[in-house]
Amino acid sequence: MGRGNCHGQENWHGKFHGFGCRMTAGREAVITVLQGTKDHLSADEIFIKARRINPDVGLTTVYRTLERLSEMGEVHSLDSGDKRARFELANNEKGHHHHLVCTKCNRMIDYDDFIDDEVKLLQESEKKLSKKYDFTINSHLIQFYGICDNCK
Amino acid sequence: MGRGNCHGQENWHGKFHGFGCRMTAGREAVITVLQGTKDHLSADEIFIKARRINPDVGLTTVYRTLERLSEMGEVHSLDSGDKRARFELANNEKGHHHHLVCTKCNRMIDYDDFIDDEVKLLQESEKKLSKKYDFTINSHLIQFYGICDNCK
DNA sequence: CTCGGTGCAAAGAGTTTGCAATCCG
DNA sequence: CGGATTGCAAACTCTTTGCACCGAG
Repeated sequence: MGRGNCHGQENWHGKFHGFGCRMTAGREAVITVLQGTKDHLSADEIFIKARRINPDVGLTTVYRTLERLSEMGEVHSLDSGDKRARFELANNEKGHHHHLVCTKCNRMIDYDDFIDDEVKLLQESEKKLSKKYDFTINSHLIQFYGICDNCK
Repeated sequence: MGRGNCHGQENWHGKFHGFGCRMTAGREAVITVLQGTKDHLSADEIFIKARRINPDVGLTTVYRTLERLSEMGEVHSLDSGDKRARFELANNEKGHHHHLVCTKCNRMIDYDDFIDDEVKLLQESEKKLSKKYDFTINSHLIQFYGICDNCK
């Protein structure tokens, strides 16, 4: 009995409803795509894949869905260095992780080694910074930039 | 005009030369702007300010200069969440710092509190990650996302 | 039935590129 | 002098918007 399968645990219908939004076929397709990949897809790539699930989905809907999900904190938008945004589910089966970003080919590599220490330290910083700057922190990002093995 | 006197220490002429590039009036204006601000400026904002120093500078030159400087590792390009890139000198008088990014107004706040511990930890991660992923790390980024005091 | 959601086409905005003229070294 | 650099305008690409129709609840 695998855990974390989409339709079981994740009540997307309810999540959307909580934000005064409705669940639709287009949104479901986008979410299914995000759940089914371990890559960091662009809006366009999500669109292509979503269309294979539901040919009626339009690119506009993909953009609008991703924006909603970002506002809801369910999706993170990432900057890989090429000029288009890339997206990943905030709570995916990959678990919490950070990124290595190649400045040559813009590839993003996930890593979750050693991040326990990183996260622990960040939580302390978070607490202090929140207070000092009167800033409500919702999430964090750690990325290392350099040249990946392929590009050397 | 005394060229090359970009604040004594920094030998930009030499830096460019090391990359097979030349020092020009346009590039000097861009660098002077970057050195003279503590904000995270967009290409367009840099262009406006650079034009006040040298009215002959074009937006294209600003973009091309920023790209060269990025390649040279002298400038970092930042993603503030609005769709344009923002830039800061890699080695500026602000010293090493990280960012708080407001997801509502896209303001970026620098902080350098507590970062000694952060940097120390990152250097360890860096070493291990470099080896494990055969990835040459040149720089890192830490950002906290949330809501700033103005936006609450 | 009521709004929120959708697709399409067109607009918008930031960034890049082609090219002839210009400037650095 | 020779190749790097520049400004301008046009081209490009990603993203957003206006609008009439559709559909979830």
